[in-house]
Amino acid sequence: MTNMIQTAQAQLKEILLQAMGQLVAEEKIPAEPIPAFQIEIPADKSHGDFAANIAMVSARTFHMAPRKIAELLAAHFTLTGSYFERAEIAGPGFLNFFLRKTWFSDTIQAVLTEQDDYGKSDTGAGKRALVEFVSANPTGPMHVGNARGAALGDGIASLLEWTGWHTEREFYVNDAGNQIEKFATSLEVRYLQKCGQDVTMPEDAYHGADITAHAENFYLQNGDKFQDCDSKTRRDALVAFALPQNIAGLERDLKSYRVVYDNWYKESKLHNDGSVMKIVQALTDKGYTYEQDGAIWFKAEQFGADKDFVLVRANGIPTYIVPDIAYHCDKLVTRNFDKAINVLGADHHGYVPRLKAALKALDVNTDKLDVVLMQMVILLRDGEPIKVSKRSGKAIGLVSLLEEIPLDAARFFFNMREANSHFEFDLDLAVNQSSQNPVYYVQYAHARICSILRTLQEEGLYLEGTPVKDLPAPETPQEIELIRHLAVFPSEIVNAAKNYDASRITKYAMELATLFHRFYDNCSVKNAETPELREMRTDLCKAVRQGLRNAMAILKIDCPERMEKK
RNA sequence: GUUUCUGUAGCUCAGCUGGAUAGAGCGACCGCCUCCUAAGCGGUAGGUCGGGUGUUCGAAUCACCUCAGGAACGCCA
Repeated sequence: MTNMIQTAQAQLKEILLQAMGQLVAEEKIPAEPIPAFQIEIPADKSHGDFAANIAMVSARTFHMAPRKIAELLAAHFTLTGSYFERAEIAGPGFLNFFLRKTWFSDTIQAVLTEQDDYGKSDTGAGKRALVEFVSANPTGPMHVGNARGAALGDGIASLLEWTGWHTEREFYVNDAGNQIEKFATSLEVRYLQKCGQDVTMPEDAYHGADITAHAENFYLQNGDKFQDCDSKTRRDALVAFALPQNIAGLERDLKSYRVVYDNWYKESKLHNDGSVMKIVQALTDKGYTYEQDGAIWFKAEQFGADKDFVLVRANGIPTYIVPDIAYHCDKLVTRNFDKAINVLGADHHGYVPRLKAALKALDVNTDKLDVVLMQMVILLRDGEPIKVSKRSGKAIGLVSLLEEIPLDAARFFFNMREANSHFEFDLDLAVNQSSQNPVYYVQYAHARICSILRTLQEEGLYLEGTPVKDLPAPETPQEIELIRHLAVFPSEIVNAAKNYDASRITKYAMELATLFHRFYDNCSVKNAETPELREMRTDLCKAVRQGLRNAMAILKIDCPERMEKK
């Protein structure tokens, strides 16, 4: 749980506030509340390790030039006993602070001490989160959008775990409603065709080869036994045959993608136990519904939605959103999660306010529901977009995608951009130039470190478990930069979790790899000038290896110890 | 029309909870393996941060307007 950045920042804040207090006591500045200020890490290294903008934000309050305040402060604080050796006043009034070398040594040791836990924090301790993602229709195979959703949702769940949340992953199975009827129709048509009947597939039914395969297997098992029975019996039998296989298929495919769910929550449960109709009843009891054209409408506009919508159709069947409302009541009230996160395609953006409106009407705290909208994936082949459609049956699915590109690359790629951005996935690039894929770059850094450590061991220059001695402090710019970045890791995770954005982790890993490769090129471990220096660098290598591993562990991406030379 | 996402180097994108001189990869060009993995590193070239107004010590970042592109707006899910 060590965060060396926070430790340093806390020290600085204390130092600055104390100096401010002293200035007030000496009546050099008016006794006004000190405005909130920031201690940040400057982009330019010549501006120190940390920069405080306290003088600038205080200028107005104290009616004094920022640089004047900075000078007063600089004359009044003491850095003795802190991680800082000196400070400078710069630019419009920044106070720039420079770290002592001990901070860098301590950072390496912090990583080595915490190992697989380095980067974890407890900001979510004691709280429970539910991450629902993918929730693909069980009527057919998953598409590429589901592949992105799976990588993003799984990453978000990991981030929450790393920040202390008790986290569950959930897949909401749409095993009821209209699309199941359509599924039944499609199966029925293919089955009857198999029996030799001349029936045509409706335009809006499922035309995929998977439907035909199900019908054929069903026929192999049952022959034309169901040809002459009533339609309902036939359809029920077909669905009972095919649906469980599909659901098992989803589970299997996602597992092969390293996504394992805690719960597979079935929509049918909500219909069967009456939850769905209870929602309609509850909204009606509160006077939030009305009847029009034979349908029951919900007064959604009253609760901030763009327009009212239908809850129960004129034919008596509820629309899809009613079980969704029931489902979210179950998440937030019955199961009482502190946070429910949904990863949804951006095509659902209009649906979110409606769902929230209904939840509000039912007095459910919608602040506990966060929706991560994911923009569509555009697959490119030969520079041309491939149409992604659930119904065409021609789309590239999650499974075929993984046949084309390595698993690690897929998980990494889909987490390279934040959910909110449109994502162009160039298949040719991912397949043909896979050696340029950023995931290899990161993995290569890890393999290189492993190789260094192997070599040291073979030559007897490094022994596991060597006691920590007084090692020389890091000196070279490459060492310093590398450690600085290592130190940022815990904060990076906290930020990523707060923003539900695992792309920060892939970016972090790429940067760490870059800094390591630079270090590698400039600072030899094996041929270090002294044994002590060699040992310090060995520790640094181990710390970086740990950082890479932990970052990749969040995304469930492998870190091979060896990579083939190319 | 309404809602929403996006617009930064030739291409793909970082940077966006306001900070100091706007970055990376790819592509182009020039270099670096007698040395721990060259799937690596260094360098050169490349920019009115779509445009405008405002907020303030300070704006790629925030607000409003505007232009361009994607998406959603069903008694489908």
